[in-house]
Amino acid sequence: MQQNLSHNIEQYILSLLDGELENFVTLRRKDLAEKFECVPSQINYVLRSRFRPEHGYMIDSRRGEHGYIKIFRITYSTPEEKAQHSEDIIGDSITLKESHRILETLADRHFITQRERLLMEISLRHEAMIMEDKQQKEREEMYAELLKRMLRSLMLVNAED
Amino acid sequence: MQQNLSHNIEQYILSLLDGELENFVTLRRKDLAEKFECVPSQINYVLRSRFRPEHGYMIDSRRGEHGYIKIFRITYSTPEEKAQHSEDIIGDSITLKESHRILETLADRHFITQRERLLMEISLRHEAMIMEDKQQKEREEMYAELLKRMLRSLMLVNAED
DNA sequence: GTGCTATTGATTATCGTTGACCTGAAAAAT
DNA sequence: ATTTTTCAGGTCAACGATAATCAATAGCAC
Repeated sequence: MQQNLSHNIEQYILSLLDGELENFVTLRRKDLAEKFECVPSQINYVLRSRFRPEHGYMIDSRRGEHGYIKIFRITYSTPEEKAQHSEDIIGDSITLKESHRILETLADRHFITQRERLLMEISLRHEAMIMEDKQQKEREEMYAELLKRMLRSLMLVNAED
Repeated sequence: MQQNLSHNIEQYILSLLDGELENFVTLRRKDLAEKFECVPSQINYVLRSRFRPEHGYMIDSRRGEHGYIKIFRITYSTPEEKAQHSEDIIGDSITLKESHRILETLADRHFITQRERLLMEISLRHEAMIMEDKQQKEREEMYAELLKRMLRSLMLVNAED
């Protein structure tokens, strides 16, 4: 099933991650570009479009001689319903109070830690602060978007196929 | 795992520190340079790039006869000190790139988990998105504020929660 | 055709390494 | 006691090897 180049590179990186005992893989941009016979910046495109924090991955890299790119898979495999459930509850718009209740529930059920709950509460409050001049409707849409991004990244199952 | 020279020197210094009962190690630049068959200024590069306060280390040195380089591992006697150290490093303004580096270091030192790092990256990026019409200076002040708030709360909260 | 996604290459930024030159402290010479 | 010498470590700029960014273009689904 030959798709496009970016997709193939994505699949290759995922297969490397699956083959590792660790939850990260280290590679060299130049080598990967050679393997797929493409320009090196193609690799950056794949990382940017498919391995961002919002997707549950973190990237570290170094330039220069012995440079590297290290890709961490953070997300654990969690039953998809859990993630979907959160998405449904949050919807397109949410108040700070509702966010608070959702996070409290998730922490109580140990889907997230208290520290993770704290981080999400703080970032929501901070966002509230910098958007205080905006309309309430717009703010609540932003809260929903931020909360979903964070919860998705922690709970979403990685799509393997 | 043979990496580059700087990495090897870093690992060697870390192993010396681990072998010490004290939180510091004393060495001579010239000897270390001879051991690794490199120019002495290479040692300065390693110290500058890997043993600064933002990495959790401090340096004291003396020139002339009986010269030495003393490397301290920074320790914290209270959670408040730890939080303060993060705030000092972040300052009043910070770029997304610098934030990324700080979070990378904190994760490497196991002060935060990868999941916590992921959440902080996402909220910083989300804030960047919301504020993309603002001046860079204002944005970077907001990043610093958000990051300090999040790290302060984590440093003061028990890791088991 | 519109709008999103993918590909490419030119340009820019960063890392590690080296060496020439600078600075400071203690010993030696006076 | 002062000056000179010697022996450390410090700073900085240049270079080669990577990786990152960005804008232009192409491809593709609707």
